[in-house]
This record gives sequence, structure tokens and C-alpha cells, in this order.
Amino acid sequence: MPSRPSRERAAKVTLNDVAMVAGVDRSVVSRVINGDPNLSVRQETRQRVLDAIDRLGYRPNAAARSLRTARAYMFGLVIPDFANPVYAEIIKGAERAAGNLGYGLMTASSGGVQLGLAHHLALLGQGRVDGLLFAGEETGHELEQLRTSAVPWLLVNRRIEGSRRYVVLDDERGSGLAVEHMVALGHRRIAHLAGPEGADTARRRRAGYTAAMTEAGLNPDPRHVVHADYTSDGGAAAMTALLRIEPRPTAVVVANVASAVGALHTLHEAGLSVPGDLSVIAIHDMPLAGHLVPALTTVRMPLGRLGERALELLATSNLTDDITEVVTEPVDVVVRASTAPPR
Amino acid sequence: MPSRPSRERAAKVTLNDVAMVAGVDRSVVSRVINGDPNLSVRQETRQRVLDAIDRLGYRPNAAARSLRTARAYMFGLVIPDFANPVYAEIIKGAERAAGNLGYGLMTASSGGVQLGLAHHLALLGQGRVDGLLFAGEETGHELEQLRTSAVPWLLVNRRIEGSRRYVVLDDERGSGLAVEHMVALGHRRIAHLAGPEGADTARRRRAGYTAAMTEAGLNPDPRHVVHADYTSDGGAAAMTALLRIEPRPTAVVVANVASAVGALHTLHEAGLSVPGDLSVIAIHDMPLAGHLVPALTTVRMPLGRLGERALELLATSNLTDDITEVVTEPVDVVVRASTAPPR
DNA sequence: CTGAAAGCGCTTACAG
DNA sequence: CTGAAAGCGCTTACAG
Repeated sequence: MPSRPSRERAAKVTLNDVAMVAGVDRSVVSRVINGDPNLSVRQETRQRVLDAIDRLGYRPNAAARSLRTARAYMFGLVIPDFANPVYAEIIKGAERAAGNLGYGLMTASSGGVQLGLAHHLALLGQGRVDGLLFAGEETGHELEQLRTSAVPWLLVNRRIEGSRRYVVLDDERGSGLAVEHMVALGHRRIAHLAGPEGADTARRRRAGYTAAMTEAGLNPDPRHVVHADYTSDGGAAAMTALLRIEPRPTAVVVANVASAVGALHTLHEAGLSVPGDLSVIAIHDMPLAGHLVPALTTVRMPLGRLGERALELLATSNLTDDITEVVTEPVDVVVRASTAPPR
Repeated sequence: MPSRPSRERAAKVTLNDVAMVAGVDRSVVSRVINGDPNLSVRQETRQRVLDAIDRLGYRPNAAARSLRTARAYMFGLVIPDFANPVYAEIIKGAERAAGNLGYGLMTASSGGVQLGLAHHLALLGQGRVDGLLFAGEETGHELEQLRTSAVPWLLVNRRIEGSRRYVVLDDERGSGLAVEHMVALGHRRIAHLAGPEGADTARRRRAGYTAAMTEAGLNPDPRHVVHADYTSDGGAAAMTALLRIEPRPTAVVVANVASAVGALHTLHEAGLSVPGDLSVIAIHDMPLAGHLVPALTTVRMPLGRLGERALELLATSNLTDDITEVVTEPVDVVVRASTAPPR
């Protein structure tokens, strides 16, 4: 049992109170509030009800409504880390879509409190939300728990082995475009600063990189692919490793904008000029990218649309349906100052 | 009425089902789950209950529990924008504190959906959460609505005229330290790239700047204080304005790290060297700051502690109490490469 | 020591 | 057309 914070609440106003004041049955008040089309009530009576609600400051009790209707009018989204700006866009998209459906969206992080999915199912599952979006680092084992839960769920921006319920971006195309951009500039030694080995997005971005290199008739040097987690520290370390390789690449496709911040910093420390000595492009565009030194060329991915679409699919699908969707909205290169022809 | 997503749910397991399978009354199951100390039951019976819960995959219905106990075991936090990394730290702190109390925390943004506080009160108020933290841009008018609500609330990181329920950081001290750092390096023409005029944090940081300048025997040139919103675009524009002033300042105290990113970019574009031509320090430390070019000297503020403390106060105070707390945890300067003596 | 019963605040099929 | 009643899934004071 959680400890019990002491508190006095302002007097609670219920439907009954409103009904008393308005001089009608509480079922009438309920119908007025919910706009029941089968209710016919004199305009004057309706106004009395509305006035009473206003005067008493009545607000429906969400728990009671949820219990009665078996519907919470709320969805949940679990992300690994609020500090990662990639998730901010996904959250915004999902909030927008939830709002359009008349629902709310509550976001929680799985990273801060290391409690895992069971914790979130207990906290968010059953009666609190009508569905759960997971953009985190859930494992296959945790997926099993989801299967026994009665709460509809969907993975966002990642697939997990054995799961048939996910929405992802076209990550292959994203890094493919990045490679094509470098090839068009005349680069041939194009490295890939990939994401963490375990991450599904990293795997797909790497696959897109390899495919595009092959497509361009280039045979990527295996040493030119290095892994890093999606943080600036990770990007800095991986770039340091990459700089030790001879012959040095003339261009790098970085799997994530946070890693790119660290990579740029390492290059600056090493006295290398971007894009003079090395061109850099990163996956995911955001305002920050335009203000880095030098301004970073990126591949813009439809993160907001991903969040939006995930929420829509969660809201309208049956729990037993397979959902294996790739968001097809356009992916494009935002050219800034960090890429140029090799010299 | 919201539109109604179609869905089939997995069969719902209730307390009654568990009781049937375990061969006990449902009140016993409830007491086992909640660890009622007054319950004495044979170990064997307890095990039967636990097994039944496990086998059926029973999960308590949060709505029913909330309705019955008038307690949601959940707090809410409303922030203006998930893309602002300052809030990520506050969220993490609040999640930590909520977890320690056995509560959950749900975060929503007020910026994405432009629906204001009334929307959030309807969605989160009454029965859904036991209290609401607001770190957003609520107005005095909206505060009135809070007063009529039965949900305990608290403002975080900002005060509003007329409000006696808030927790804030020592912003005066933050910018004071920044000024002292510049003074110690030998600067005398120290400008302030302040936050938005309306923002409470901006006002307090500006006051701290002015006080520290006076304390140091410096009379700040009024033209050396320019306002910008807390974004990199805002910082870039404000820095452009600052550069037009003669004599040019040799140091700038920037009210926010996001603005500082834009300011650094403007300086780079203008061909000015940091810290050679101009030293820059910003309020709020985060990993990104260490990886900017040049690495940014910052004032580290206890944002996580702010979130933590806010949640604790929300959980333990009475709604009628005044709460006017300044988090006193240490504020300190993180020296990196963007500050140096004037040349 | 355990079970039966009441009731939290709603919604909605049903009877009047 | 409106009101009375049942019931959603829990918890807990109370009776046996």
C-alpha cells in the first residue's frame, strides 16, 4: 500500500447535488451533460440544469464514468526518456490525434523509474486507459505480459521479435536518402555512425545504408560502420573511433541527431573542418539542428505523423488484429551547412 | 460526446472471478491484494488466492478502486511543451517522487492542443488524479478555475499574481552567479539576454542580473538587456540585436540554454569568436551544453529536485495551505569553453 | 477470524 | 417524455 498523503478536499459536488438544485432527476442531468439525443426536455429546464452545474462548479467524476461505461476516454503512451527530443514529436502527434477523437493522452516514462512494463500495466492498465502505446525498450518477455492484459496496446517506432502490432517509420528510406545525398555530392567513402546494436530502428537504418551503398555501386568498408547509443556522448565516442580508421571516410551518415551533436563536437576538438574535411548528415530534423555549428544537414522523418497514426490505429483496431504499418508520409533531406562535395 | 472507437476487449477478469476460483469471498481477495494487516488467513488459503490471481491474469480495475477509495493513486503534470528539455528534468524528478509515494505520474502538454486549463481540468480533474502540477503558462484567469476545482494543485517553476501555491527555483541566485563568474573573469560590459517579458522566471533572472551587477559596482547599460523567448530562434534574433549596440558587450548572460544555442549560432555567423570576442554563459545545464561548439559554460539549476519537491508538497499539503517555496538545493557554475577573460 | 452488505458516482435500459 | 432502479468493480465497517 502506498503511504497516504493527508489532505482535506474541497467539498465534492456530485450529479445528485446538481439534480437537487435544478429540481430534476439526476438521470436528466446526466443526459443533458452527455447530449443524449433521445432526451427531450424543455429549453427552460435544460437551462436550469446548466445554471446549476455552473453555480456549483460541478465536474463529472472520471472514475465513476469509467467504471460505468467501461471506457476511460484516455490513452497512455510510455516512452523511455523525456530528454530525448525525438519522442517530443511523437507525443505531440499522439496528443493531437487523441484530442481529435475526444480523448486525452497521458505520457509516462519507463526510463526514469526503472520499473518496467509490469509497473506501467499496473498503474495504467485496466480502467485507467483505453489503450497503451509503447515507444520504449520493451523486451519480448514483456510482450508476453501485454498479451495477457486486457488493455489494447501497440508498439510505436519499433518492432519486437514475435510482435504483430507495431507502427514504424520508413527508416530504411531515411538512411537511404542520406546516402544518396552524399553520393550526389561525389562522396564514395561514406561511413555510418549507426545506433545501438540491439535497437530495431538502428537495424533498419543500417540496412537502408547498406542497400543504398550497394545500389550506388559502392562497397562499404565494414570498419566504416560503428555503433553508438542515441546520445551525444555516444556519438562523440563513436566518431573518435571512426577517425582512427585509414583511409578516413569523407562523409558520415549519423543515425540520430543527438549522436550527431556529439560527433560534431569530436570533429571540432580534433581540428577537422565540417564539411571541409568531413560531411555530416543525421537522421531526424529539429530546430536545434539549424542552430548547431555548422548548421546540420538532416533527413526529416514524419515523427508527428507517426504518433498520430499510432494513436488512430490503437483507437480503432481490435486487439486481435495484426497491425504492421509503415508510415508512408514523405521523408526528405533538409540541406544545411554540414554537407559539401569532398575536396 | 467523443466518437466511439470500435474494439473487442479480452475477457475482463474481476475480483469475483478470482474469489470463485480460490473458493473464498471476494473481500478476502481484496484484503490479500492490499495487504490488510487485520486479515488473518491461513498461509495455504493466501497461496490459493495468489495462484488464482496469477492464473487468471487478474489486474485490479483502477476506476473501481478510485471510485471506492476516492483516491486515484495518480498525479498529473501539465507542461507547455515536450520539446523543451528543461521540462524533461522536472518530469523525471516528479516521477521519482511519485514513485516513492506509491503513486504514478501522468504528464500532458498544454501547448500541443491549444485547449487551455479548462480542458485539462475536465480531462484530468476529479477522480482521475489526486492532484495537478502546472508548469505551463496558465494565466491569472485560469487560476480562478483552479480555485473552484476540488483537485489540489500547485504551480511549478512559476508564480502567478495572486497565487499562494507555487514552488520555484532560486532564479535570482542563478543569474547572480553567472554575473559573478563574468566579473571574476574581468568583464565589466556584461549584457543580459533575458527571457520573454511576461515570464516569471525571466523576471526573476533579470532581477538577479541587475542586483549582481549593482553589487559588483557596475551600472548595467539598459540597452544591454534584450528579451527573447526561450527558443534557439529567439536567442538568435536577440543576439543579432545585441551585436548592433556600441560599445559592444564583452560578455552575455543568457537566460536559457535553448536561447544560448541560437545566440552561439548568430555569433558564429557574424564571424565573432567565443570566448575570444564575447563570453557566453547560460542558465540551465544539460548534456547538450557540453557538446556545443564551443562547449557552453552554464549555471546548473536543480530542476530534478524542483519536480521532486513540487510533487511531495502537492501530495502532503492541504488544498487550503499556502505553499510558497523556493528550492534551496545548490546552484553552481559548470565552467566549459565559452567563457574567458576579455581581451 | 471471515463473509455479507452497503455504497462510491455515474449511465442507461426500462417501466410508468 | 421523465424518473426509478440496477449495476459497473471495488473496499471496508460491521455483524455473525
